[in-house]
Amino acid sequence: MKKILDLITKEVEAAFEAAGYARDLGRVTVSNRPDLCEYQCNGAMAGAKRYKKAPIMIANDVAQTLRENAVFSQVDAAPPGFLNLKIKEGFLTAYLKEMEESEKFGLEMPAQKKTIMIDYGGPNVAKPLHVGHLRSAVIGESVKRIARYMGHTVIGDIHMGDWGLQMGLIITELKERQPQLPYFDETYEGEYPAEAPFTISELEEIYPAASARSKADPVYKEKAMEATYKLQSGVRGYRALWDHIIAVSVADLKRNYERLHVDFDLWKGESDVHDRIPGMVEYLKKEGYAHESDGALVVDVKEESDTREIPPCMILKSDGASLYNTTDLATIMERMEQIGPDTIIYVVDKRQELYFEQVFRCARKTKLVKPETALQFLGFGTVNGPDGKAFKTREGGVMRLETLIADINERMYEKITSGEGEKMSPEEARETAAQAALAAVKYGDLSNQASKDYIFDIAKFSSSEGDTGPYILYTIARIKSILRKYQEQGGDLQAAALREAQGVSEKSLMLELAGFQTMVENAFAETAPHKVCAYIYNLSNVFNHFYHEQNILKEEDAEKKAGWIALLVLTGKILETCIDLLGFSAPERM
RNA sequence: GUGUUCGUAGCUCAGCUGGAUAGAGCAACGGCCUUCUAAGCCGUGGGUCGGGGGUUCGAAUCCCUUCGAGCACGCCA
Repeated sequence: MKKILDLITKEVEAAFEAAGYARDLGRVTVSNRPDLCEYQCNGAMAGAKRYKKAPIMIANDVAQTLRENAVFSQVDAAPPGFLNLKIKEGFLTAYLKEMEESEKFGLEMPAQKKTIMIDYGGPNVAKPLHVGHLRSAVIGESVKRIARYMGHTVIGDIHMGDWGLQMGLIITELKERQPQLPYFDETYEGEYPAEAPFTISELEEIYPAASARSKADPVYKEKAMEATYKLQSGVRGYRALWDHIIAVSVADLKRNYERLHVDFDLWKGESDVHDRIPGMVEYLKKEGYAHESDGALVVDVKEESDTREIPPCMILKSDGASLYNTTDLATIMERMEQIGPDTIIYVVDKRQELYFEQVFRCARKTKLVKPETALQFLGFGTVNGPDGKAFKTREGGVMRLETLIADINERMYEKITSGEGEKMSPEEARETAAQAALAAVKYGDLSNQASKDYIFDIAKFSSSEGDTGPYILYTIARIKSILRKYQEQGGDLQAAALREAQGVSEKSLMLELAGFQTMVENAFAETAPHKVCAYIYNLSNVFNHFYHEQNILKEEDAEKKAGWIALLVLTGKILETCIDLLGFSAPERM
């Protein structure tokens, strides 16, 4: 179905035309002066120059025609030339009824269904997840859900960092510590053990230790690079060890992401395209795209319109080894071949913007992608602690994501069990705490614009006051509670029908609900989950205001009561749909 | 140095394809529970939208300039 703004715009455009002006002046927006009107049109001012006429005169002409229109209950022309509009309650109710009956509240599905891939710029294996990883997971998950809701096909690929120098570092460190392992014995020809020679915790300790050593000790670093090379060239023992590292890491990652309600369709990594690299390099050379520069193989990607120096995209290092660029390009190649996406969105740290600009240009120039394939960089900002600096533990170390989530869980659990809220069993309290904690974290992250740095403030996020996840959940729980009681009293939710709004707050709620489709479309078009947050926060506020104005269950007029119940049902459904788009869910009560 | 992002209330942030009196939340202060969940609601105070210039009927929003902060700039990812 059409968006309500489009319907109103159509009426106003017709009025402009009828009054002798151009249709394109009739664009209507939601009012920025709710005290004066519900919708507004600024076209008269834009048309003043065109018609050499005072804007207020144009506005008056249009208002004249518009007053005879069945859609509006009030039309004012206000100086210098605003058209202030209020719509009829009946029109609004009819619109909401249609939304109610339509699939996805009347959201229009795209004429051209797109295939969109999301690259989460994956975590490195053998490294614990920390708050930095939260962003890519949480934002990517929401972007994925929004795009799917819009009717597109979305494929998410975690795209782990499983092939670079870090693997060589781990292997080197293992060799130092346990040189007797068969993996390091080049003469060994038997089967390697099925059991990994380390646990995830050991692995997580080994990597930073190795990384630190390699920075301090050039000889050690040399060994690590050699190990990387050996791994990449397929030395049997090294590959077996690598398999262990991956298996142990992936098991741990899956456990962590599951807890965050984040899932990936593909668990690919840099290693998956290893076999493609020689062919791709050959292609780039043969077609004359790549050339040698300071011993390395590069593709020039600078363009004349550049205002800055764009360094060439490096394909191979001077020692012939591949690097991040190489695997990213090969991955693009593989995706185009196997999936053929219309768009690939990279949800990665914004500091990598220049790097991805190079990769994108290179992919285009070398025709690894079709000209119409969109490569989108969705860079996110840094997560900082309350002091405004990078998020750390009290001791100054890196805060593990697991620990962080557990802390917030505990906080929410205490709130539930100590508060005056609904009494519930310890099991339900745990479950509710987990839902609230997830809402707190995800909403806290997503309500900020992705591209900006933000301050991770546990106290703020887990509070139910203000613009937070728990506040939204509380509002939903409140609605559910009323609906439950209505049914206990013998009311039938199905039979409840929307009625025309009687009061201001009721109408505000209805107007807000009517804006759902516009919001979803914008959030998708701008890959901006924070728009969903802003919408539900506003919707919750409007609802709570309405809630406090009258007692719904005590209403004596049964039809009026049923009308309100129907409004609650719709509000609840839309709120739940929205939080699902954000990647969390609401408890029955809290 | 070059480029880039940003600078909005004490704090954390919206608003930025130009529109009316710049909005929220937190914090501060004051109200509202024998009534559907007070994890709520209502109200008060708080701003030269970093500074300056320009374009425009109209600028937080667009352009220029300046100050300040972050980030990135070929063999890391």
